[in-house]
Amino acid sequence: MTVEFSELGLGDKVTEAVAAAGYTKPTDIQAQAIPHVLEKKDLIGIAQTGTGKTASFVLPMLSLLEKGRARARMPRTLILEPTRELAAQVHENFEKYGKNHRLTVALLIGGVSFEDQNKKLDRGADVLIATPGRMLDHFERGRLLLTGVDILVIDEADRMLDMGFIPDIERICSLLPPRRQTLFFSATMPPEIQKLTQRFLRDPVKVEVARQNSTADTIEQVLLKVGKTPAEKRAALRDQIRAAKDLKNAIIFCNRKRDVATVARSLERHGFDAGALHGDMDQKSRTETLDRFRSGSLAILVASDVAARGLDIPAVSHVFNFDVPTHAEDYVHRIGRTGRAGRSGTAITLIAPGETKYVDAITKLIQRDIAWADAPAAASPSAPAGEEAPEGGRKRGRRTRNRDEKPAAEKPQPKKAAEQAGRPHREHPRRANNDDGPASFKSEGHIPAFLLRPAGKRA
DNA sequence: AAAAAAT
Repeated sequence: MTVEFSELGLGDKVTEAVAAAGYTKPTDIQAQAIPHVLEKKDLIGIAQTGTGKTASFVLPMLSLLEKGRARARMPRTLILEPTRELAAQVHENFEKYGKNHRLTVALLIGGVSFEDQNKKLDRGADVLIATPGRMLDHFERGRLLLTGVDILVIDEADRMLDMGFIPDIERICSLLPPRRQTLFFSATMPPEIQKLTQRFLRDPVKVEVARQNSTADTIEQVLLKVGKTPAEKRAALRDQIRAAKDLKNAIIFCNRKRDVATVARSLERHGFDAGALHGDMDQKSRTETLDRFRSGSLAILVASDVAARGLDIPAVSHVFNFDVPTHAEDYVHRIGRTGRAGRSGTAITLIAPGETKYVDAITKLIQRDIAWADAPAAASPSAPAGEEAPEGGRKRGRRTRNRDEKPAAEKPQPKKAAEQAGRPHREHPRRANNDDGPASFKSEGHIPAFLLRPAGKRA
């Protein structure tokens, strides 16, 4: 099938913007979905991000908006996204492909001030891109008139369901004109989702592209047995990062927000250029960290599953699962952040004792085995590194240190440790610049310079 | 079991 964008029936302005962005051939989902959307059909799209799903609704929506008539202060289209970052990403797509249009696009997400959003709404926005909570908030404040919306997009529906957004979605649907076009996207189609499509859509066309549960062949996947304690896992993680081949940048996924923060701080203290991303952080830091990672100025992103789905970060060379995802599908989403656009990628998953049942579920889902790796020499599972010495070291005794394990990193803290003695027990006693910091990683092995924290940022 | 999202 050699379809070109120019053959899909999109308007000239859109086609030109697509060409300017450097694309000539639509992806599978785009080629299949765009003609139906242009015919104003309701659509069920079964696809994940990374398949070009976003453009498959953004491009034809732009064309339809172009043909329709602007209505004073009445949005004509509404796109609902489960996370703020995804909403922001769709917003960027609208700006990119809509650069030849004169459309006002309002991004309505939480965590940021109402002021700018209100201004946009007052000027009259043609397109709303929103997370459900903030959108309803605006509505309840009487700032939104939804009776002019004739295209609704529900994106990542399965995730919306997971997140308990369905009541909000139902509420929003009840505020929209019943005669409208609805585009419904989901990566999976469990029965609950199917029921929703019957409620929200009229005579929909179904378009499906290859499920990516068959994880991309371009991703090398590896499992690694690690110790049970967080300290042991962090030590193993550092070893893996140091030993990784061709590591350009990495996302490290943790199951809990708490651990995201801990792992990021721990890596930073060991001299790595790492930043955290999870939903309890203020939106400014979230945006800032993600931007830095996207632009390449931050090498390592430690994240919760907020970053697992849909986020488009073009060139991630490595994904580390600090925790095994307990939902097998999340594994697919997480490692799908690497090996994109035909690039190669590596996904390394740490498996603690008792977690092999999750591995079984994953291999069953992706229908392939994942190789077990040998720990690199430095990763002796029973020897926690210096950072954790005050806690782990005492309990298990120094003798657990074996082989050529570097004593430097485990050396009792000469003075600071004594100062810590009176403090309440904390996992991370604050340490400024002792030999647990930048000095110690030299003895533990080489870290490429770009993975290190820029000099100005060191403590 | 946890994460995400309105405050």
